[in-house]
Amino acid sequence: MIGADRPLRADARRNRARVLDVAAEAFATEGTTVPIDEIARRAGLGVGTVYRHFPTKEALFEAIVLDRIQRLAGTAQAARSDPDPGTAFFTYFTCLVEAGTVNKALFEALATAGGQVDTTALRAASGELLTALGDLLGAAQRAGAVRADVEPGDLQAMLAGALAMERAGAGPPGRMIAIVCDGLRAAPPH
Amino acid sequence: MIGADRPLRADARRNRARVLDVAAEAFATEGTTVPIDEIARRAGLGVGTVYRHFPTKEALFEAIVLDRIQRLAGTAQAARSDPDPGTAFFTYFTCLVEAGTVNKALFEALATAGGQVDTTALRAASGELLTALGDLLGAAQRAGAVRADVEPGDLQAMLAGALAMERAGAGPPGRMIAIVCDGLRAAPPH
Amino acid sequence: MIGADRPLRADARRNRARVLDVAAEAFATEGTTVPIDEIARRAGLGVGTVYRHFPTKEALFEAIVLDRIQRLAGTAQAARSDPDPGTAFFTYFTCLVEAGTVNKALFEALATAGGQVDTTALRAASGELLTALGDLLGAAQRAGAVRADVEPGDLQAMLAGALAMERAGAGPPGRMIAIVCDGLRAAPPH
Amino acid sequence: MIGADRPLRADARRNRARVLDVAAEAFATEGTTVPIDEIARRAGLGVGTVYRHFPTKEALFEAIVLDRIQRLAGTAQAARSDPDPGTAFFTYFTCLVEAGTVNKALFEALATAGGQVDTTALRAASGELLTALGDLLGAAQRAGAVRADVEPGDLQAMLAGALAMERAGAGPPGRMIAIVCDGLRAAPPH
DNA sequence: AATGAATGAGCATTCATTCAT
DNA sequence: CATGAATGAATGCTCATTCAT
Repeated sequence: MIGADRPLRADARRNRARVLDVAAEAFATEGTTVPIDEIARRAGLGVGTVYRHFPTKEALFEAIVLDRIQRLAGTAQAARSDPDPGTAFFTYFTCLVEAGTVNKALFEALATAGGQVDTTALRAASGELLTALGDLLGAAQRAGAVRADVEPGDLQAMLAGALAMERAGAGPPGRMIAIVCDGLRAAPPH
Repeated sequence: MIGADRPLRADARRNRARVLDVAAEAFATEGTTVPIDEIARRAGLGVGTVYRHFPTKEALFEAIVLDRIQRLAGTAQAARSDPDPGTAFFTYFTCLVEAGTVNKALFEALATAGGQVDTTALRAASGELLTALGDLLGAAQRAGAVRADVEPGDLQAMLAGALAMERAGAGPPGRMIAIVCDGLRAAPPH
Repeated sequence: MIGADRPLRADARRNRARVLDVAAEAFATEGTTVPIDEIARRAGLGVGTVYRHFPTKEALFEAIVLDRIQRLAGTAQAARSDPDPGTAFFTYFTCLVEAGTVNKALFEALATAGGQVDTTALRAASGELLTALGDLLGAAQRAGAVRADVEPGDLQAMLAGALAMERAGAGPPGRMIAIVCDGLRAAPPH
Repeated sequence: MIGADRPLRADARRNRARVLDVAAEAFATEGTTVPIDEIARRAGLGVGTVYRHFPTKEALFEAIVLDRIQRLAGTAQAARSDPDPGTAFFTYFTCLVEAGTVNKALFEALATAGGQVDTTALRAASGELLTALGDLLGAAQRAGAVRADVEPGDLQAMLAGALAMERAGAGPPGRMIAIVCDGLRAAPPH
């Protein structure tokens, strides 16, 4: 057996990256209906090349979203280091929303519990991300910075909502998120 | 031009209604990807009949959403009659969100600022609806029931966000909306 | 429920027949690799029309072969009426081979036990045909006109062989079949 | 022109042999639809290497079949040495059929008079083979072991038929061939 | 000489829309 | 008016073949 994932040749890596870029842009802007032929054309490549790198349109989409999600999961570390649990949670929450705002593909993946494309890898990655956010939530709640009646299972919905608001909103980025955050801070009804 | 909207023959009216019903159900459940042929089949009609009433798939979608939105705009009257401006606003807001939650087509139209389908008529109708909501907002703000830094132009985004939350959320209907409402009640930061 | 298979409109029936004709010819001559687009083109129709009548390339092929096989099964009746069991069997056998000779699609279906396309309907039809032939074989054997060591299960192979011979052979039709028939008449080795 | 067939480098010869082996196996088992990429993969080589040795898929197929046919032509010598002309002919005939039975590629080439692939070299080789068989036929006929109305030109068809029978037949190898042979022995009709 | 990345024509199939019956 | 047959552009994907590394 030869090394299963031998590093790609220089030009191949370039092309692969090109496809990812173009596709991310296309999916982000126009949704997943953009034809693969079109993506290939914009990347200046033949269709076959796209399919060499991603065996399926679905696989291409997954690769893009996976990449974004994994980068986001990484930034959870930074947030965790904040001494104030409330700040840590709200910072990370805001960060996730803003990331989703600029990327329609990511948006779809985050917002819809298993949107069009729903693979094991994708579920795993967003699960990881939500777990990290859930941990921050717990700490913030114990510190009294977030109302107690919010559950970790609500987080995806909160994300989806904040994302949708930002996306639909007109003002400066963060304005709508702030309102959601205030809602999370509010004392629960008694 | 012959009388533009001469009253339809009885059977034609019945068919038109049948198409609207079936299509609303189909779009609400499965999104706009359902083929027209399928809608015709479910309605027990030929495709041609569908096209006689709606010249385009887009037009059919628009007609459906327009109808729902107009009905919703009507319910604003009821809300306005509530003596407490705060209750009036939150009741209507919640009502709109819940309507969108059960209807994928409406959701698309409300949530996405000019989603897939964006026509003059549609914009007019949702404008009307948002104006009504905006009026309630103003009254509620003057009564101190809603924070002052929210603008009428934010309402569509708030709706979209609350819709997305409810849709993605697991708990009993209204749970997520409540958090958004609490956010709207919160005192603005100083 | 409206009559499930209401008779087709005149032009539709014409088109359907046209497709069957063209496709039979094409499959017979060039094998099943002929593109559907090409079949449509030769029939002077759009691809969509072909697909309206036959939901799949496979289905089109099946329809053709099924038709031929069913016609052949019908001719078994004629053969059965021959007073001499030997003549009856050899006549029918020859008839089957000759039918297959002129039709590559039929050839494939008869010759290969479940060739490229192998559906229930197809298996049923050729099973029927082989049963009829098997009955004639039994009678012929009891009358001493066919050697005893041939079994009904051999018939498909015999057909396939005779078909291949005729197809590859140069002389007048029937020459090669005669040799196979003589082999079937021959006394088994002792 | 540089020496047309300069001896290949040792590793090149090894690779060429590997491709031939793998392709023969693949074509024999799965027919000619196996992709070249797949053959390269199974041989542990790059596609380019396959194409270096065989400029075309067709050429690869031809090379394989040519090889088998030439080997078979060689075995004619052995058959010729049999003192009884009848035995010699039937032995060789049977031998050819059995060879074709186990090899789908060879089968295609032998059974179909100029099947998918039909080149000069191929025609030459199978011509040689048929000539050898034809000689044995003549001797057998002169010795009265084979009916007189069979012509050398029928041999390919006889081969094709016997092959098809064996391939479609269920029983032990040789059973169907025997019937064809009996047919060849039978006295011609008068 | 070997490799495998790139190419792009080709194919089965779907679906919005038009039009003859 | 209603029907559903016909149309054909569009789409995801495959695979023989070429060519840069």
